Amino acid sequence: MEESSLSVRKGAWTEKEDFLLKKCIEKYGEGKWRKVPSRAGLNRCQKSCRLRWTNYLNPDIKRGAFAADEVDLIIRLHKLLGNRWSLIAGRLPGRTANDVKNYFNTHLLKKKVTPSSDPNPHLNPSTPSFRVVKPWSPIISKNTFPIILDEDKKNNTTTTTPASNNISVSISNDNNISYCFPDEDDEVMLWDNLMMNEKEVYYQQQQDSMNKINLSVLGDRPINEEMDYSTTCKFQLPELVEEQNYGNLDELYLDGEPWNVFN
DNA sequence: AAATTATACAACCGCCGCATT
DNA sequence: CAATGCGGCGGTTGTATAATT
Repeated sequence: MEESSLSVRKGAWTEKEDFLLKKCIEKYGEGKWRKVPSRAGLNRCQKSCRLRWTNYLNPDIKRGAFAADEVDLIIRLHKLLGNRWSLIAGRLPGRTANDVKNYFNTHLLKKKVTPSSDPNPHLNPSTPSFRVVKPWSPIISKNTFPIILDEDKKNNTTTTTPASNNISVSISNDNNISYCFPDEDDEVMLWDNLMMNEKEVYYQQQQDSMNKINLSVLGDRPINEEMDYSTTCKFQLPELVEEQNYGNLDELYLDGEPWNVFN
């Protein structure tokens, strides 16, 4: 009835409400949120109950201030992933997406923050360069992950090659290779590994081409122990915005999505 | 000490994708 | 197919508390 929906409580939760919700979930388990308000005897909507549990009452949630390494990880992951809070929180045990988002917005957003370690130990300073951070690169040249390719299948257009890291690789007619991950966790793992092991990922301007840039991976091998970590691979950008001078690149769009660019 | 402003974060809102009917 | 419901997500707001004037 309309009347009951109008009288549903909003705002801060009381201790008694918390107690009722906790008891209900202890008894019936998580899920079936539609039934929770009546089961728990709460005059709250199901969404409010779910949020209260997932963001606050769940005993798995870690309380207290963020540790320095957690903050560092947030900064790094945010550089790679943008505002994908749930993905970032997924790499921080016990922290919720809401916590991470709140922390970032209140502590890190307006301040100029950088990860603690020094990036760029090997970059040739004479080469015009910029950093592009994006969690996804749809097309990679065939030199990118040579070790995981099956030579026999190179001519196929939809070859899927197993890799120790669960990446699916497919080769198109023009010998470009695209890869994808079965789920986002693996995608994050890759960028996480790149980030942790390489400190930073650098995309350097390739002088002889307007729409290709080189990616130099520095440091340890990111994902596949057998691959040559010093491989330089070409990213073919299907769509590059009007900026001609890579050295002053302010914006870069790929598949309609902006990349974060750090000059 | 009171008033004002800033900060932190819990909670809400609207949107989206997916599953089910 | 479309309609509906649910859960998840990110943006934003509301409010209690802390800091400042």
